Amino acid sequence: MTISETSLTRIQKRNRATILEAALDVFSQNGFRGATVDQIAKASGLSKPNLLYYFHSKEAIFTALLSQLLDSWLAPLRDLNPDGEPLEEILKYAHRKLEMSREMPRESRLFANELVQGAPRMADQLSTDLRGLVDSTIVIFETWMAEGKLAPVHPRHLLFSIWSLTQHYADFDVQVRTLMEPEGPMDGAWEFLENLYRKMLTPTP
Amino acid sequence: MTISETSLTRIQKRNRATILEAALDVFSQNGFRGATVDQIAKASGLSKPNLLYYFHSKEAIFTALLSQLLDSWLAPLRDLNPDGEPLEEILKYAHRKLEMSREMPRESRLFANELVQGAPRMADQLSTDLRGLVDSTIVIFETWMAEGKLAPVHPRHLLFSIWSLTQHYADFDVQVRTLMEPEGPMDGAWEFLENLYRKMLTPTP
DNA sequence: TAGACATTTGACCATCTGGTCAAACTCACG
DNA sequence: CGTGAGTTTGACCAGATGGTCAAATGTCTA
Repeated sequence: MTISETSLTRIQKRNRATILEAALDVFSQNGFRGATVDQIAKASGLSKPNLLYYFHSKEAIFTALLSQLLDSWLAPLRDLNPDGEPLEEILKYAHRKLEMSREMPRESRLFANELVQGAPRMADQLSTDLRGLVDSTIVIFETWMAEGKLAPVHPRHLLFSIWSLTQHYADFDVQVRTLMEPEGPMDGAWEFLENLYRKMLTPTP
Repeated sequence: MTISETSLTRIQKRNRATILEAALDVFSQNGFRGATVDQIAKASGLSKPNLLYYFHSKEAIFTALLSQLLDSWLAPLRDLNPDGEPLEEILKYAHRKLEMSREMPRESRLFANELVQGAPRMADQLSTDLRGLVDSTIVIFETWMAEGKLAPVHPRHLLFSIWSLTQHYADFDVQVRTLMEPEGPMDGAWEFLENLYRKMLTPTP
């Protein structure tokens, strides 16, 4: 039976949440194809058939997870305040993204895994939800630059730079960790980024 | 039979090269676990048993590929000239890395795939080869900064920034492409990066 | 508390996948 | 041109994996 989104029982809510939590662990570590239903079942403490009672397929778990996380993953970008102080707004955004790499590395790796492989299960969300959000962000950036409150740079590459410079610490954690030792992987990262964006974006009068 | 590295026959050379070329295609697109020996066999035009005559296992293909590519992948970093003009040397390195994202996206994605999943088959190369090379690069950076020829920034994060800002275009190509349209994915990327590094690294007297 | 409905599970299945093997075939060379 | 080494392949295997199903167990409410 298909479980409708509305009116879930107590048990359904609990188990679906448990499953998605376990699935985040497993998928983010192994990618879609690398993850097995058995792994997720074991990690969630349910039997495999029981797991498949809540989600009809491995793919259904994955897409449910993606769409549940994409929102919160993009939230910081939505929170950008067009009326705030431009440079501070961008620094705040970058800072929050860096914190997310520290505190939500599984989410970051989940998306990274999917994107590196061509996002076969995300393509439409990219070109609709994400594209729309990015387009409105670009407008804000361009306005700030036109008003002379931000040094003019290519706004889309600016956004990419924030993503790559912050998510790098979650996605390539092993590498960063190996190369930063004996320092912690993110020691000095924020200072580096703040300096970078201040120097690049402070308008020159 | 184990095929010794030295004294390969004509056919062995040809077929091993063909296999590795096909394997690069397949592994970079699907990751280690996502790739199948059959896919590689088909892509290389050989039968599966024949393929396994040249490499004993899927893992052997993968590690052969990795170690063959790691050298050329890191070459630009080795080419950094300690006696060159610091800022120009760094710009040259970043430029070359950006070009590599354009021209060798498969290699970039191959490493990205492996790293995102914790580099289970690369861990030692990271902590030996890469770590060593990075350490000597850091010394160069620190010297330049100590001499006042480069603005002082955390040298390891500087290196990470070059990697992430350039490889991003290869690794997350789908996303970049989707969000850059109708512009080409890398239009303006170099101008953006050059400006970024000039502003961040030009010493302030 | 009985019945209806939701949840859970052991057993099972088809397919995929990495890998093996003996036999067949090709090739270089004396 | 014969021979031995190198190369190729069809057939096959064992284990992993996604998914199914009927039956058993739990939970809720009339």
